Amino acid sequence: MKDVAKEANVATSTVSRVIRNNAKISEATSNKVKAAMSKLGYIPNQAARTLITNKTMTIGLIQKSSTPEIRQNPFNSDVLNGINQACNVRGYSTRMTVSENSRDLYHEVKTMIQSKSADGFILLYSLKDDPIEHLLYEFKVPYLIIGKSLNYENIIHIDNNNIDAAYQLTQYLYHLGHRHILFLQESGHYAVTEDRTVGFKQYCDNVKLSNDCIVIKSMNDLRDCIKQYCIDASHTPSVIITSDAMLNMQLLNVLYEYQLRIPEDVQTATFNTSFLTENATPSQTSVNINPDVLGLTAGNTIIDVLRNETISFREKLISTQIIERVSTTKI
DNA sequence: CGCGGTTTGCGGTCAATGCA
DNA sequence: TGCATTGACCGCAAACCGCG
Repeated sequence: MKDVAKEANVATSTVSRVIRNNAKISEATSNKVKAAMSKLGYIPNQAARTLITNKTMTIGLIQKSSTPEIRQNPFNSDVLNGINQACNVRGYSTRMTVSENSRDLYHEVKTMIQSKSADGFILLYSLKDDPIEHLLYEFKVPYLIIGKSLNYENIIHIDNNNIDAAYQLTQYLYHLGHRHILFLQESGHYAVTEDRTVGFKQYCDNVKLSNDCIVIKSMNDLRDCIKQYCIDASHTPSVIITSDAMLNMQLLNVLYEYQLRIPEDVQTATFNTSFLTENATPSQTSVNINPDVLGLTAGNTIIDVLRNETISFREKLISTQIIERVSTTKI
C-alpha cells in the first residue's frame, strides 16, 4: 500500500479507501490509485486485513468423516463445488475438516473455532445429539446445516424433502407396473436415509403394497440380501431402490455376480444422480437432489449471515427430480 | 463540507532489555 | 543464567483531524 500510495502521490489511507470502495474519494483520485495498483500489480494482503477486521473471510466446512467412502461420493464433491462457487464469487475461501473419526473431528473443529480459523461454518450432515453441533452452538459461532435441523430451534438449514422424493420415486415405479419393491438403505441412522425409507413406506402403505426395507452394512450383507430376496425367494422383487448411489454401484456389482440382468431380470433405481448413475451399465434411474444447488444456497446463505443480512427463512427446501434411465425401461 | 493526510491499534512473534 | 517485560514489526482499516 505504501508503494502504491507513493506511486499515485497519495496517502496510504487514500489507497485503503479506494480498495474498500469508500465514498468521499473523487473519481480522479480513485482512478489514479487504481492505475498505480495495476502498474505495480498490487493485491491486498488478506492476512493483514484479518489483523484489523478480525475476519478471516473463510468458511469452515465440516464433513462427518474424511473416509474415502465419503470423500469419493459424487454427492459430496457436488455439494462442495456449489459452496466453493458461492464463496469464490463473494470473496471467501473454504477450509474443510480432514478427520476420519468423530473424536478427532471434535478436536479439529474446536481448534478451528478457538484459533478463529473461520468466520462461519457449514455442517455437511445432520445428526441427532451431535457433539460437534453442540460445540458450534456453545461457542456461538455462526453456522448452518445441509440437511435437517435436529438439535436446536431456529437453526438455518438447507435440505431436500426426502420423504416426498422417496414417495414420488416409489409412485413412479408403481405406475411403471412394479408391485414388489425392495428398498436397500445404508446404515448409520442419518436423517436423509431414514426419511427416504419413511417416504417409501408411506407410498407402499397408500397403495397397499407389501414392501421390504433392508439395512446394508457391508458388501457381504448385500450379497446375502440379494441371494435371499432375488435368488432363493419364490416371489422376487421386480425393482430394487437404493438410498444412495454408492450403494447402488455395489448393488450393480452383486447383481452382476448373480448374473441378474438389468432391466430384464430385475430393475433398479437410486437416490443421488451423478456421473456414476449416468455412466453405470446400464444407466440408472435416479432422483436428482441437486447437490450443487444445495451447496450454492448454503454458501450464499452463510455469507449473508456473516454480513448481517436478514435471512427470511429458517428452512430452504431444494427441489428434486426423477431422472429416467435404462435401468427402469419397459422390456 | 468534500477530500485526503496522520496516526493508532489489530494479534502475534521475536529480539532486546531489565532484573534477581 | 534464567525469567519477565517491553517494544518493534507486519499491512491494513478507520478514527481523527486539517486544509481549502
